[in-house]
Amino acid sequence: MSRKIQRKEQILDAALHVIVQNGYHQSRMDDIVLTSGLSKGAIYWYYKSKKDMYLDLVNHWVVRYSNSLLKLPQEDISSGEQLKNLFETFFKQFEKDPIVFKALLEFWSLAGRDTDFKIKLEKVTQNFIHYIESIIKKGVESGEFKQVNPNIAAMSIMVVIEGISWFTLFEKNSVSAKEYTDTVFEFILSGLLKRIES
Amino acid sequence: MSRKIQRKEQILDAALHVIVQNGYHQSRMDDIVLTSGLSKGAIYWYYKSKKDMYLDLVNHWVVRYSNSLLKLPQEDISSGEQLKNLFETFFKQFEKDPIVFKALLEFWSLAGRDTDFKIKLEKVTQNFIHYIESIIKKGVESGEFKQVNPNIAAMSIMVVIEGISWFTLFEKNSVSAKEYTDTVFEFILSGLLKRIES
DNA sequence: TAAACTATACCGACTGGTCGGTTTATAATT
DNA sequence: AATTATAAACCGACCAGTCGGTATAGTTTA
Repeated sequence: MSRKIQRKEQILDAALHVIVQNGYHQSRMDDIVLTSGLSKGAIYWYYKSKKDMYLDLVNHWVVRYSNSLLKLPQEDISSGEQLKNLFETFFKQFEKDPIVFKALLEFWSLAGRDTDFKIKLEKVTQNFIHYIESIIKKGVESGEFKQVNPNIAAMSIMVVIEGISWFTLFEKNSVSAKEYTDTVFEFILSGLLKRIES
Repeated sequence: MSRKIQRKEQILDAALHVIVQNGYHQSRMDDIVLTSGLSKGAIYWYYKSKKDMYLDLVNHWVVRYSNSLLKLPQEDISSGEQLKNLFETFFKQFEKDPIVFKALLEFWSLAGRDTDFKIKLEKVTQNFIHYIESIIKKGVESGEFKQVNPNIAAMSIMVVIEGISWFTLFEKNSVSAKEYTDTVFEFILSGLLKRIES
């Protein structure tokens, strides 16, 4: 890993923690300086502005998610199983790094008001939906799933998965993200699978 | 309506529009001044701080929602129908005032970092979940629904309904909030209803 | 020796909240 | 009915502090 990439990683790691703690506008560049252990000069050496830095933070995680999704098995298993894997991948990510979901919530909120963030997130969304869509299409073609509209179903599933983000806020004694993920997955599966006639 | 209530309404109406456009921290009290047509002094006469004002904005909408939910018919119709009504109520609210959902997204994002907003929203959430829970419990008792855990199911449904918020961001040509609402409702219903044996 | 930094000082645009003062509605007094 | 008194409602210039970004001068690293 080149020094440049390593440094950027160092900065973005700090940025992730800072934005989760303070939100985008409330996060000061001086916080990044403190958290990253670098100097202000160094940060402005790599990024021309605060916004530039945070936009790259979105990129950074998109690449990671894309990679982990591409690693999932696509053949040999049923579409239902593939969907299950998808849900589990995100739940595991949540368990390992809930902080990323918290940041996502902030970015979505930002996207409503800032075109640059909106465009960045739209790109992510599109890729993600296409991925889910391909699973559903296969399921429909193979006769495993009902004749649903793949695009609408994919979008709905995406929104439901994004819903995991809420669980960064709820208290411990409440419903867990695991229970949520399992429950909504079962709902979705029962809605997609053809009813087995007895 | 007393002058006091009327004035507060005037201020909160401005606050809603301003927070949706700029977000909490980026909204300036001077924006509220401009939008409401009142003076800064007047606003600080009714609210002791910016935060105090926005916390009351949450309250304001909670009361409205609670009232519209209480108006829904509770007897004579099946639990499935009641659930359908719930989804439709929120979808209609979205159509009429998508702005409120946009604000909600901002408040959730805030709640992750600000205890006061978190507490306010937790209260809303709890009330809402209890409401859904009561519908599900009835459905389970009457034998209409499967033996699901009402609390977990209710929480899941709530998160799915909150998901409507995302559609304040997506472009027109994409999937609509209506398609989303219908789709996820069908998923949920098929997951809740006992399978009819033929 | 050029690139990649650190440390420090600084600029200027911006904003929450304050405060002295004015207007308005209502009540009390004559 | 006219005058006076009082408190609530309201105005907006202003202050104190904040923060993104710049500048500069010196130091380390490859």
